[in-house]
Amino acid sequence: MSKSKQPTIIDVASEAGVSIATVSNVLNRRKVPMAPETIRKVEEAIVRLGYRRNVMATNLSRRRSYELGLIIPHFGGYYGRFAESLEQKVHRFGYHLSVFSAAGMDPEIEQRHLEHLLQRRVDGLVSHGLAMSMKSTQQLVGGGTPLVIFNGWGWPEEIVQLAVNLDFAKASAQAVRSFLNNGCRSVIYVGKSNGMGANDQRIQGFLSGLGNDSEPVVHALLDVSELGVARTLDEALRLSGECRPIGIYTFNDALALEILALCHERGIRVPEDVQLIGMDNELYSKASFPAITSFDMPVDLQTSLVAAFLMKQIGEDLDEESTLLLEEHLPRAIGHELLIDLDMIVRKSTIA
Amino acid sequence: MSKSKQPTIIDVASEAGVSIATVSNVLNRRKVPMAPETIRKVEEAIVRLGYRRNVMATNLSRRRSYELGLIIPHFGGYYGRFAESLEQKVHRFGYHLSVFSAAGMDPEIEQRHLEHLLQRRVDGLVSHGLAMSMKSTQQLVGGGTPLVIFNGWGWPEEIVQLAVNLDFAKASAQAVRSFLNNGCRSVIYVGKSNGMGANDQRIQGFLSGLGNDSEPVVHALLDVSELGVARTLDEALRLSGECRPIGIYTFNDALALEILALCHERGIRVPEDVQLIGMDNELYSKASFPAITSFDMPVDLQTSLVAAFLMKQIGEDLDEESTLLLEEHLPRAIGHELLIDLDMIVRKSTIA
DNA sequence: CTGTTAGCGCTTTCAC
DNA sequence: GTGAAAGCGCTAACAG
Repeated sequence: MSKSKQPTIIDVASEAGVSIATVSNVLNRRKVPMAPETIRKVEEAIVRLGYRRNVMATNLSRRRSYELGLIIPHFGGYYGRFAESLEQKVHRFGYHLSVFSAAGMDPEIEQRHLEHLLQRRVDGLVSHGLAMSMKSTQQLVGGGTPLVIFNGWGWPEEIVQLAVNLDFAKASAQAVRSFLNNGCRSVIYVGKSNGMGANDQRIQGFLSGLGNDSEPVVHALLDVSELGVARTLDEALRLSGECRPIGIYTFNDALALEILALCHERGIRVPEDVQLIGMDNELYSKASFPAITSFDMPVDLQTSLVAAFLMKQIGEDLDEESTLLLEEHLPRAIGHELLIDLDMIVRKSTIA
Repeated sequence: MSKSKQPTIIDVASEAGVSIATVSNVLNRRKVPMAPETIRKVEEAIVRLGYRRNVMATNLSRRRSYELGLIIPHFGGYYGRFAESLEQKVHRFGYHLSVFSAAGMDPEIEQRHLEHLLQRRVDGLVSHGLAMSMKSTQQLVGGGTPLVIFNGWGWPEEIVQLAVNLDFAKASAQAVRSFLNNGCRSVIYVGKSNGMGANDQRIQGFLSGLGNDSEPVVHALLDVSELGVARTLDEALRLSGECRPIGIYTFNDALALEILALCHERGIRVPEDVQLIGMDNELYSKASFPAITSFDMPVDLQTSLVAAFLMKQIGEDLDEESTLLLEEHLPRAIGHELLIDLDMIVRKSTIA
């Protein structure tokens, strides 16, 4: 590679007839006073040579990277939106965000990415509730790189500085109650056992929504990762017997949509026979037929909180907006876990 | 930050009682022969200290980063799948892939990411057909960083080493012919003017599919970015008059789905009154009702080609599989543009 | 087999 | 205002 041809600060210096220190000065526009003439000369030399600063050298010298890392299970749907939103947020603070996908919840890949980011000496890390063992704690704790997670429960404070979580439990309880109010005589949760903490939260909420007084209604927890979607629906139907309508609450909209497709195939009417509630409020849940009731994810609030908190940890000055945001939410945290409410978007899959 | 506490190779050396060169040697497992005892001592020191190599220093010294950069318009759907697939592919060659989203086709953000990646001295770059001006060419050409794009047309070879494109034109022609075969008396293309080259390709194919002999069939090109989806459908209906069924071919599945939803709302029957063909073969096009006919994107083939080509450019040894792949496809390239076929997946939105 | 040393490209005192 | 020089953490000859 003609890589070696990349001009350096030395080339610029000699081209401009100044010292490299001076070049560095104009590059970093420090408070150092400089002759406008000098500045001009340097700037001209820079364009003439097509000089481009070498970030590795810069960071090495500064002992700071102005880089943040994000690890998500995949790029689609909610996670993709999260990444995009966070990228913009941290950009306002002058940071870059490198995004890596952990290929579904693969702990190994997760770890590989984390390690790499750490080796790159990013200034901060954010990740979904990790699938890997908490033992990897050591690595993180070792280098004081701040780590904040989103939608992860039960992580010790020594590892994770903050967890910005969505209140799936509350939402799930609301979903169940909504089914009951709509006259459902059977309610089923269709979860994904590989959904980690997010699945547990839903289950917990689902159960609490049924009430302590063990309502006289058919109910069950199914696991689609185990049964597959077709057999899951079979099972839901079987368990419900004659009890109609059946309320099916799914781990996410993608799942709800698949079940909806199956219902169409088998002539099961939605919402007359089966009512459906999903999670994520994906574009297609609005555009499906019938449209699917779902919960909207406040991605923007979540990323704002993550960004603000991380910036503060890193020692960046916060603008007023971020400061207020933190002041409003942080006190409500349980330990270091923040809980954010979800809004239910009622659509045709639950109302006649 | 306790950042400064991060142990360095020097700490490891003294902890192990050897020189830093030795540490570096065991770290990089070079062909250099070493006493097993020495290796053990060093490795122990490494874990004891929780040493983590500083990639910036390493890269600076090696003048090589083993990093690749990918820029996509957003993380969702096809692009997200592309990113995930490419990440895995290059990983096999020992490379990391940093993914950045250009926030929809924003040329400014695109440029910012590109510049950043270049400053980070990545070994190679891949991007969707860029939205930014070709003038930015200078920057890229300057540092001999190889750039390959996917789904970008008309980029000069001086800028782009290779373009791995999907044959949207051919697919579009096929879509049209399929409509005609199914008895459509009106065929409409609903495109997105901000779809760049990909949209142009579709238009071109759409027109050629109609045949040179200007078939006696109603046809039109509509632009949803301009009209919005509701008015686009109105327009399609108006233009078609009594000619049924109408074949509507959309830029992508997301758009097809929205139109489908509108049809349901207005009692327009699919496929009796309107037939629909999308593009991307998203999960939801299979699970929608009726399921939407679409074109499947051979993401895996595309990323394999991109990865193989890039590795070759960088001077990495290719495994046999990659070599064969390149030998099979490269000769078919038109200039430096490769064209890959799409498969039409026929579903209920086009057949009764 | 192991250690010395000269960089990699840039930042940052601290004199001049 | 500007420049000389000492690192930042690591690699890669080259001696020994």
